[in-house]
Amino acid sequence: MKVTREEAAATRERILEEASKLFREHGLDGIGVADLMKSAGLTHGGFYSHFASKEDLMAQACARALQGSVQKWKERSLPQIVESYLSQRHRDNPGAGCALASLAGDIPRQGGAVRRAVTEGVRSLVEVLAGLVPGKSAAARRRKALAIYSSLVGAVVLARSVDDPEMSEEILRAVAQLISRSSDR
Amino acid sequence: MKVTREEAAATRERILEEASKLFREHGLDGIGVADLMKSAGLTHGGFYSHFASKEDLMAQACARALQGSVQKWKERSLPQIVESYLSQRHRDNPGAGCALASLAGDIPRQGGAVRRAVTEGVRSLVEVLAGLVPGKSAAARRRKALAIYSSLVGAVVLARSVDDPEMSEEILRAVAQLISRSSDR
DNA sequence: TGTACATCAGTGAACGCGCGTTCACTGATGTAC
DNA sequence: TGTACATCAGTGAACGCGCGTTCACTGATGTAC
Repeated sequence: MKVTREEAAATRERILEEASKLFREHGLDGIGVADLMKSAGLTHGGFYSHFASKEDLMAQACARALQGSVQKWKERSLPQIVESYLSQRHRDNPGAGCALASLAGDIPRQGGAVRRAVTEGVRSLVEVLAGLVPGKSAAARRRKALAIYSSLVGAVVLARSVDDPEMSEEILRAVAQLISRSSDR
Repeated sequence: MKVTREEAAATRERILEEASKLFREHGLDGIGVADLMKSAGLTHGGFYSHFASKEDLMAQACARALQGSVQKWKERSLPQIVESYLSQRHRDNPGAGCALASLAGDIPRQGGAVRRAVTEGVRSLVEVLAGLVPGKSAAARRRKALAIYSSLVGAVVLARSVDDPEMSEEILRAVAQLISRSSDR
């Protein structure tokens, strides 16, 4: 049964949105095309009317997730970004969080399309951060932005890997302190 | 055909050693039991004479990989650790490197045994680091160690995710600078 | 505006493939006498 | 020390399962007249 063009476009959006959430929750290889489509209220066969392959969807979903982060960051100050990034809420909800922190392990092993999308996303995120960080020169601000973003990603990755809730919190707090110290000078 | 006890023990070691390398290279789900056994010069059927399941091997291989890092770090100074961790050599050879940096994405989604092994490994690594970092109190040194380790992991994760070699290097250098600045005071 | 036909989003069965695990078997090792 | 038997590391076929992808089909939508 055919649907209107608007419905088809909305379906595509729904798949992309679900994928961007579910990939972050379960990993790029942790969720299949059939489950993805089911989450969007469809059967798996129709997937290829919207995307060329699972890898195509991966790349687009990564781009989408990172664009979401960029948008959020553009409306916030550095301390607000750091606080929410290092929050327990972010740690415990990878599906709504930073794609780098949740897909960290998968991305380096992925093909060109995914890598390219991620690289562009990181570039944008770092640019936004560099605009918020104090520093004498543009180069110094960019360096700081890169270092801060690395620390943020590492902190959440570690906090999610560790079994002990106390140590997990300790990691988030330690990095928050390192960043607040290093950014005000 | 049965083999001597020493040979069997050596085989087990060989599987574990190969697994610890190959898991880091391909991810926990990126390499199968059959390929793992083939790398150790065996057929897949014999796997279960040595390990209860693939998950059992995962946990033991993670523990093994992290113990290797602990040993290395014990013989080095903080600047040496930071330099080698943030080197292109480390970035380009995940199989011989830090398990956290390469398995970051997989670990949070793994079962209890793997999580427990990783938590113990991180605990040991942080303890070693805390002994090398300058700081007034033990608590301050531990905080610094946690923050530094997070930055290191994040930097390598990002540097491996990004497609652009220039940006990848930039990330490693920016974090090296952040750490050297923050640790000497 | 009304009719006939082409289009194509979505369905659900089927495909080939690789995976973790099981199993009957082999034959040298280790043990009991 | 020599012999008979149990053990068990390692082999390779087979299993059930889930995956990404393909395909014939459906039927409402969009288009040409």
